[in-house]
Amino acid sequence: MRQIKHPSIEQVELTDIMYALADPTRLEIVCILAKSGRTMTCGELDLNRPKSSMSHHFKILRSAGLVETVIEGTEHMNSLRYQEIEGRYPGVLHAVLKAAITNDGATLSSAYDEPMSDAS
Amino acid sequence: MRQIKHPSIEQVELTDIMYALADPTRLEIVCILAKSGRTMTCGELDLNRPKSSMSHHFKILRSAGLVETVIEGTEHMNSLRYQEIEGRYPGVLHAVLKAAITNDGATLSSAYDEPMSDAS
DNA sequence: ATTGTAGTTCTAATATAATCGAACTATAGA
DNA sequence: TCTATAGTTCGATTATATTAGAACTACAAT
Repeated sequence: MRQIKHPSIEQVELTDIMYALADPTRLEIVCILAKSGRTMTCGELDLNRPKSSMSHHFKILRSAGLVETVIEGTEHMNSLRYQEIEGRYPGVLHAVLKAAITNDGATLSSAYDEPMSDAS
Repeated sequence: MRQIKHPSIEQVELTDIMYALADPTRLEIVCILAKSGRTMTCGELDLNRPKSSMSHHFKILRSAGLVETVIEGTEHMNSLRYQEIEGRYPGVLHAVLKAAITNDGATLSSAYDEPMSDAS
């Protein structure tokens, strides 16, 4: 296997995103990525769970279009598909990240701190 | 039973909201309330499903703090707890409603079209 | 009192998800 | 080629959700 397959952003349903973010472990993964503002390997995100469980959660995050994984050597580099998700569902991911991260007292990486302008 | 018990807004976790909105039926209920901008009975929201199923979904929407139900006579009047949710998790519900409703080609009630100012 | 209506609760069936050990795959390095 | 590392896949277990019929509750109106 060369690279992992991801859904196109058009294929991602809003309920897929909600579902992926409804699990505390997955929300935490996404928050860690959002706080760090960079790509991270699965191993770096040590949530004290077995590799198979982490892999399972990453799979769901990928299928929800939230995370992109690029294989580099033996490592899998994970990043948020922030701009794409914001383009498709403006403000959703931004607000959720902000709420989750504010809630735990940390701050969002400046890389993900640009909400889409809200044309109400 | 006189009135239905609801969680206080402080008791509502972000993942509860995500979970409630991850189900297409529940997202649709919330969208219909958001489009109408008024309270509605369960019966008015005819999604062509048995009463017991609708009741189940309303129970989850209530426990997630998204919907408030007030008994009036034999009817249960349901409304979105929009301002409260926005106060606790600014922008989240607004963005989700907007994304879901824009997606289906309709428009949000002006009652729910006020995003919280985003103090990035 | 009886009937109708709105919605809930009970119950059981079925489906979907989470968890995690063990086996596997792919790459890197010696 | 052997070994180590990173992560995935498989398989089984357990937990949680969805669905919906049937019985029930609360209220209103006759």
